[in-house]
Amino acid sequence: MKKITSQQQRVLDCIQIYLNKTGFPPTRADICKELGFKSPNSAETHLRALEKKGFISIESGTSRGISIINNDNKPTQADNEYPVIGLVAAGSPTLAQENIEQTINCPNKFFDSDFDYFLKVKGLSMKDAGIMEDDLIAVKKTNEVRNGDIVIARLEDEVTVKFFQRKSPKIVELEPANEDFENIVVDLEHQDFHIEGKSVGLLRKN
Amino acid sequence: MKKITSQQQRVLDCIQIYLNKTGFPPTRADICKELGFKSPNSAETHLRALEKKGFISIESGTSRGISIINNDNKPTQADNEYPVIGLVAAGSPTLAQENIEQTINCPNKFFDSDFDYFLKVKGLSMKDAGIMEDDLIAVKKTNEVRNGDIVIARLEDEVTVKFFQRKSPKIVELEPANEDFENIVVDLEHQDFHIEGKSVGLLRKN
DNA sequence: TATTATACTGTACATATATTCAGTATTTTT
DNA sequence: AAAAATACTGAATATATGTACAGTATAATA
Repeated sequence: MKKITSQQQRVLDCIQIYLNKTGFPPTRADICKELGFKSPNSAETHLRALEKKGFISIESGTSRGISIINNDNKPTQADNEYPVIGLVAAGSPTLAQENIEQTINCPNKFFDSDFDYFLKVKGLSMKDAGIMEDDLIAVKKTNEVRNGDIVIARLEDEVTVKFFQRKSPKIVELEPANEDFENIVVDLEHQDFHIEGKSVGLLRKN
Repeated sequence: MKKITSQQQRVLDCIQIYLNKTGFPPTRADICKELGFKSPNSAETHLRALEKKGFISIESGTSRGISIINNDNKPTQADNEYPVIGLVAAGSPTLAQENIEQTINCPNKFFDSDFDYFLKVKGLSMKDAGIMEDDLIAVKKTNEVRNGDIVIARLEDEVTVKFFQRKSPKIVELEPANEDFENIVVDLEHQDFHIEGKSVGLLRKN
């Protein structure tokens, strides 16, 4: 499979979008309309290029005779139902409380890393990191976190989402992304602290 | 849904088989060839009956404009490959350029509304709305937008993501969510302006 | 440097295709 | 018993569509 150019990719995506929407492939004219070309031959040459490179097949003399060649040796692309867990007070931590609000059907390999559940964010302590109220954070349960990771941490009875920063063998800092909030300094020797997991992605529904 | 006759079922199956085999729907002539009819009108009348009963939809005047209507309340949870489209310069608009990076397998009903593609965000003009660089916005292609919607708009040659605000019949304002950026006032009479679509969700991969 | 690939506009045309009209016949519904 | 739906054949036609041809221009490659 040779490499695709950006314009050819636009055409390929246009075909996919058209298929998703209508259930049948576009004509040359349809592609032109979608992508702003003024000659059907613009679409034609791109289609020929895509065919030559093996991305699509074209049935000669056939209207809308385009089909996208899926080289998916997909390992069944498994979906799963992932629970959504509510988080109370990501800002000034008060009482921790977990409850499953719903489940979301999502491909297992949706994010770059696998994950275990969605966490629904309350508060705006991470707003400068683009994490807003009611956003869903994809959480991978793990202890292995690095400085700068966005972690889901439990301190005493409070669960919170913050940047992780290890300051010394005994001191960890949880840093918000909002100037209205203060860093939380954790003394590992004298406080009950636990890393629940880390964020591997985020989902927002408008 | 009215009941289907055996011949109509044969036609419906023929369409599905043809789709599976070729990737696009059959013509009237194709159906005749498959089922042994000798007049394209045989297929035509069956198609009209199937449409009337709600099994298929037919796009008038469109070649191969047949799509099978899936009334699956079934747990089939169809996935699709959605393209990811790159957006250059969401902030201070300079040169518009689109290029595709990948496709993402995602359930069709992942967000509250259906959508057409993912847009990869460049720049930070919407950061206070929690939209960060390289975030993927789920875009539904539509012209029907309301004040306050996050829209993907093209102004002259520049594509940008902003809040939509109609000020008057002839004036639209595109509002960023970042105090470092200015509102963009659009004169619909003298500027080439087009709503590509609106955001229905967001996806971030850490 | 020459050649090929990419990326278009624009025109033209043969044919692929939807669709209508005119019939015939049987079955189902009202 | 009448009307409507089903199930076809056959012919005709407007148009939807693929596709070739003639250009122009730039970037990539040999």
